[in-house]
Amino acid sequence: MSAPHTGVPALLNTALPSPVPRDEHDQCPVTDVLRRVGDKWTVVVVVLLGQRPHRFNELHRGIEAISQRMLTRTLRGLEQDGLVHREVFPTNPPSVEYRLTPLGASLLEPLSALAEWAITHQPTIAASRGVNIRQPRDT
Amino acid sequence: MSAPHTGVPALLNTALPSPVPRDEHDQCPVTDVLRRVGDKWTVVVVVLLGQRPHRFNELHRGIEAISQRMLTRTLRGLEQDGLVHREVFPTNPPSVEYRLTPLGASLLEPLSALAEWAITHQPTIAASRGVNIRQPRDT
DNA sequence: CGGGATCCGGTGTGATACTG
DNA sequence: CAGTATCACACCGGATCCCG
Repeated sequence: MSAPHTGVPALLNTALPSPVPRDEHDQCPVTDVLRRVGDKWTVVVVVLLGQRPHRFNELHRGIEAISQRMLTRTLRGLEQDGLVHREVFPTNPPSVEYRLTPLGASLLEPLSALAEWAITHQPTIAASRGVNIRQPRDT
Repeated sequence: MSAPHTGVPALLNTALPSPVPRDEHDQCPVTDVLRRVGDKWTVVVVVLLGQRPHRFNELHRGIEAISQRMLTRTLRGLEQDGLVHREVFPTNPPSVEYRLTPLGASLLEPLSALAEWAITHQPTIAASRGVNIRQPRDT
């Protein structure tokens, strides 16, 4: 059923408070999740933790490009939302293990749907960006 | 159900350059899409356009909370990526119609998967936030 | 080892005013 | 109607230093 705007999931319409929330802040859960997932490192961390539990520096080494600060912040955010579980082991050198909660693991499914879309259409998008350059905005 | 993530992460693992890109900028298509979709208004606009084509002020009225600037920027971004088609009608008062391209419409499907997840688990997340508010120091 | 604190720049977002 | 221009500001993300 690949119709333009026929197969549009009614769910999304349901999610949208028809006359979109006028309030300053939006409480739309969809937007909320999207903005969390839309940050720079959350998805990477979630996927890595989806493979298996990791320790802090293990994640840090696995994602060389991330700073300790951002790794910490990302993990804190995920922990706060109940997507990641943090367990501290009182070993000699302190060690902390992070793992996905069932909730966190369940996020991988819808995430993979979007990932598949992204991977599939990325070339098209990239090409479109090259063509549709409107006004070479100077600065 | 005991969270059987059947064959889910496989795709995401494929998407992830195993030892995550060390380069300053990431060209991971997944992250790229996520960051676009993660902005504040893109999803709302896409969903509205998924219902039917809209004109500029029609969208503006439909999303009272958005500023003209942000609406324009959002539409430009979507247009640039080939997700939205912009058509200008040389009527007496100028009118412009925006509609999803087939590519844009196809995004609604994976998006709805994530939306469903968000809506389903939003209460859990909210509750988790209320509990895990802050753990400055776990005793 | 696993962070926290601080500074700092880029950008996303918003309010307002102006224009074809 | 459909934008553009400008200013301002919060917040994200990075670098660095420091601590238990």
